[in-house]
Amino acid sequence: MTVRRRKAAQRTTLADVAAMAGVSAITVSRFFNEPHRVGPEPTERIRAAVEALNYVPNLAAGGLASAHNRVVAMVVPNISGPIFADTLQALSDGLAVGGYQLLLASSYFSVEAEERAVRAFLGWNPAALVLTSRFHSAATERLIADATQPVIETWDLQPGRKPLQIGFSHRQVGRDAAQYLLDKGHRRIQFVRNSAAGDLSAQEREAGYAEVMEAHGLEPRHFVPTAAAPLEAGAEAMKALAARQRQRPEALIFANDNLACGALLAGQRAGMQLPQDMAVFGFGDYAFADKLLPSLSTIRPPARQIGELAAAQVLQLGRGEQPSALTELVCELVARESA
Amino acid sequence: MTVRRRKAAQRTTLADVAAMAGVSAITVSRFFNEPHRVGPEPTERIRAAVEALNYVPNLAAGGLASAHNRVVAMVVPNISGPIFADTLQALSDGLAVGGYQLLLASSYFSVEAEERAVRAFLGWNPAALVLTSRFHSAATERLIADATQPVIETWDLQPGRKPLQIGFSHRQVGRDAAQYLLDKGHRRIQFVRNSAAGDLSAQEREAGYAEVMEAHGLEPRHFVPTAAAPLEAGAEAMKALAARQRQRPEALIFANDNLACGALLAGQRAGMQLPQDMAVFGFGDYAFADKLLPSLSTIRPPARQIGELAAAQVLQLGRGEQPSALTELVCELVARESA
DNA sequence: TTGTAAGCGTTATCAT
DNA sequence: ATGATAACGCTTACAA
Repeated sequence: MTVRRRKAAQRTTLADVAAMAGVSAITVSRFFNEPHRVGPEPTERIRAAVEALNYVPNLAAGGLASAHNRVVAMVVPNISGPIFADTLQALSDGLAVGGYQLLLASSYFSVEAEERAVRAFLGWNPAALVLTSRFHSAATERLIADATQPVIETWDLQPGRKPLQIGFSHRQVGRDAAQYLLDKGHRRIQFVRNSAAGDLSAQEREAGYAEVMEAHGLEPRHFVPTAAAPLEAGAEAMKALAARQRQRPEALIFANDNLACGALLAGQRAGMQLPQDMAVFGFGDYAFADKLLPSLSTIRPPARQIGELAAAQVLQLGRGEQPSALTELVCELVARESA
Repeated sequence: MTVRRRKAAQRTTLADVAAMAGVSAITVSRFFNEPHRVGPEPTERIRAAVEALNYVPNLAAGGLASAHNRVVAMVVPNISGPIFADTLQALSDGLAVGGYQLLLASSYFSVEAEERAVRAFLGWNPAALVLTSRFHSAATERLIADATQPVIETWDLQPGRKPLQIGFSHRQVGRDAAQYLLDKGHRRIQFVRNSAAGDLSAQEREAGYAEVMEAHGLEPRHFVPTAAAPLEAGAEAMKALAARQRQRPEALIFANDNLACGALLAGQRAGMQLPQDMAVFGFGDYAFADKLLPSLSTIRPPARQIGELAAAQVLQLGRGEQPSALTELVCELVARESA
């Protein structure tokens, strides 16, 4: 009888270890997954064989057999931005504790890119799928609804849907920023948008700002930078708005701290007196925010906390527990020198 | 005959699609992997079935069967730092083109953490394993040597070893920085270390600096900050060294731009005249470097390029081509106002 | 162009 | 405590 083999047996497998240790494959499997169910002598022989063969278990095979993969997939708008990086780092670290790996993709604020990533990720049958924001394509919604894997939406809240929610209200952030500046006596307050068009959470913050402005009988206005790089975009907004003859704003709320920092640095370089010439308010509390001159007033989102809680929920799910459906976190307004 | 099933059939499989389309499973498999080998009518029926069932192929199963997983695993010191984030972003984007996903872990400059990550990653049988730097534990070296997967080392160079290399010489970076400051007429030049102790590449840069200093008959000196956060650490170094009565340095080379930016901002806030009171030189060319006052002189590593080239090499390997073993890239010295 | 059978490396199930 | 066997969902090898 000819045994058909697909390829030269190269990778060392459970069977190789078992043969060397003089036990069956399943015993080696138990050695890894339920060590207490293996007696002391076989344990020692298996340990030696694993060591000698430098055996690495094939996790894809294990996951296929057990329908339980120790991977978590996350889609973020971008990897290199400071905000999501903190969430990612915290998530990755939290997952590492439970032996989970992180599969990552970036959407660049595009729901189509997100959809492609979600589709590919579901193919890996991850222990959980973590998304950023609650804005998805219709097809993504369908994938999520049909998915057998738990889905965690972060950085936003939308109660009553299937995914677990860990986030906060962006609209409230916008309201808080506007109210803070109004309380400081400003009236001509303008919102500077992110040049990344698909940032729908930033639009929510703008909506919150607009809501408060209108409640005070003031007209909400926004500026849209053309520069793609956030520091440049912030500088562009600062220069354009400070130079305005009519309707010159007294205070600016930026879609995020990168923009606000760009504005601050551009203002400083142009010799502006800040915040007298222009009050500047951000969102994110990036690392530089409290170091700049003037230091940046901003709202700090619970970026790390989101990652930590998401990791904790994945571990809970792994233990068969059911995490709470809605985790509402709060942002902190940090009043500094710039506004 | 009783068919034993392990779990309630939940996930829709290739077989479900095949049944609905009235073809065999292998034909559906070909529909995805070799569409040209499937006739037009079956193709249409399969397309409809996939759509109706919202079918998502199980990539773990496919990878197990074909021994070819479309995942690339990368270990970086940290995800949230600006440098590696650029490499990661570029790698992730480049891989997405070829339909590859990115598995990620961070080592925090610890070779033990790196080893754990490498071990777990090899279990996923990735198309390639991408590492940062050439410093590994002995066990990691052994895992790499035995691995059937291609390994790509980035951000450094060490010819003659098994892994493909995409990087540059950190020692040369240190030499260039020192030579630049010497050419500017400085003599008391000091190196400020990263507070992350395991950053061996930074130590290489320091060695290059020391080499040039000694060649000029000058004594290399270093400062070790205690603060963990890089901006704070840089500020700490600036304050401590500027206040020194004896041996006060004229110029500082920082292990990276975060430290240098922290120093610049602290100096500015303290009312120092920069670069007259202290010349500052960095490494990394982070986004803020050219925006600060004074703008930061630094050396720009090819961070994005490394990610792009790594992705390109993975795609090459996927096509059965053999990428060049050594890709030496160059850093660019960016002379600005701070030194 | 399409199908059958076997195999990828592991774990669940049942038996001893 | 240990093992035999089937199953996980897919693709390779070969056949028609």
